[in-house]
Amino acid sequence: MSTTLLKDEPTAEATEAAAKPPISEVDRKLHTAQDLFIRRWGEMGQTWGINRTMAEIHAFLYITGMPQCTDDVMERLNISRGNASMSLRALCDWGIIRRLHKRGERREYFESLSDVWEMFSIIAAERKRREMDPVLETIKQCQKMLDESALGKSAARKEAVALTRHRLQGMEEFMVVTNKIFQQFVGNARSGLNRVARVLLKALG
Amino acid sequence: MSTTLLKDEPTAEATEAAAKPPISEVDRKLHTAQDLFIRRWGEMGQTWGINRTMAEIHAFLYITGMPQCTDDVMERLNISRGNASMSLRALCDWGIIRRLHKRGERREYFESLSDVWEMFSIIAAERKRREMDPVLETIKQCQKMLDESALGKSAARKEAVALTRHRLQGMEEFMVVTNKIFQQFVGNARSGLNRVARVLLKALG
DNA sequence: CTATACTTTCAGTAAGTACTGAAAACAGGA
DNA sequence: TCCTGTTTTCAGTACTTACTGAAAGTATAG
Repeated sequence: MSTTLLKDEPTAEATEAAAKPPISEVDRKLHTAQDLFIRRWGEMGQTWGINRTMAEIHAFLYITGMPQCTDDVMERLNISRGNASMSLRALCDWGIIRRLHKRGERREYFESLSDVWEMFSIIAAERKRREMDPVLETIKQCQKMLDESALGKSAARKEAVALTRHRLQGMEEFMVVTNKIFQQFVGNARSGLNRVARVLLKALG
Repeated sequence: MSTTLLKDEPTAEATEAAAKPPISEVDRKLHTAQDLFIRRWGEMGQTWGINRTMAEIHAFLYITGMPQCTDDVMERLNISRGNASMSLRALCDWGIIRRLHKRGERREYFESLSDVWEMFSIIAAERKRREMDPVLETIKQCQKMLDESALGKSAARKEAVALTRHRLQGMEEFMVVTNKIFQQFVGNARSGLNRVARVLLKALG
């Protein structure tokens, strides 16, 4: 295992199901605190459409701040090799963790980005691209369909078309502005509070 | 059916699986455009942890801009009464659609909020409460655990604890600022671009 | 009170998603 | 070349979530 937390006293302090609970007072506390965070993070991820295990792996890498190998992950989170491998790859694809070779070691290590703002930017950019952009495109497509041929004969039909057009417009406006905000996050991401955050904090007290 | 789109010519223009495709040129286009939007919205919802059907129902109510009853929803989206009933209730609970009685009618109608910014505010506020707040609380709890007893004997242990503490702090800072931004959205929600959006647009060009 | 029109609930099931474990593939060393 | 330690893939399965349809519930009208 890569971690510097080595087991000293294999005391029979069997804490529940968690894999190999450690050792000294300090280590135990550290371990417990980390697990607390990891689990919460996993739960949150889930409700945002990110699978629990992936979120937990990321939380583990983030919170320890140390490179960990596949076996570390498997052991700490009690998951299979296959699952670990695929989830780690997915996280790499997202760009919020990265692979890491250690001199003279065969196995690969992984570490999380350290800057939360940067991670957020990456995620926001990707989700915008994958989810907002297609919606915006669809809205434009809808608008085109209703712009050209526009109007029926009866008042009721005109009304119905007008309503839908109006709703499309409202949504479009919202998304365009939202996208601009996202863009700013993305463009100014690095190191600590970025421009958007600073602007907001100043303007809003 | 409540909608003003009555079937005139039941022409054999059977367009795929979609429930009873309508009628005149205009109606057909309107219907198609709406369906396009509805489906995209459903897909997006799904990746944000909102179930597809709920998102589609909401999209339907939003995009038509007209009050619709349970049967309208069932028919348009091809879903069962039970599903429609439960999803409509859930949307009401979120507060982004509302029940509506029509004079002299027994059945209930539903309509979507019309202001996208308001809807967004409601959703953001709720998700903050349900997902961010618990994480923040957990972070504080972790910090407390590591603050008190702090440090082990060996340098390696000190290092490990320090790392985790640092990471917790980074995440906390991020969430506090994010929460402030959310707060602003919530506090200034009504009618079109709110203060946050205006501030951002001005400040960022 | 009964009939009618509509809504809600929920057990059972279908559909979808995540996970395992073993086999295959890969890469460096001998 | 083969051996060894490691990662990746994927068929099968376990688990989770969403949906249906029918029965029970509610409310209004007669």
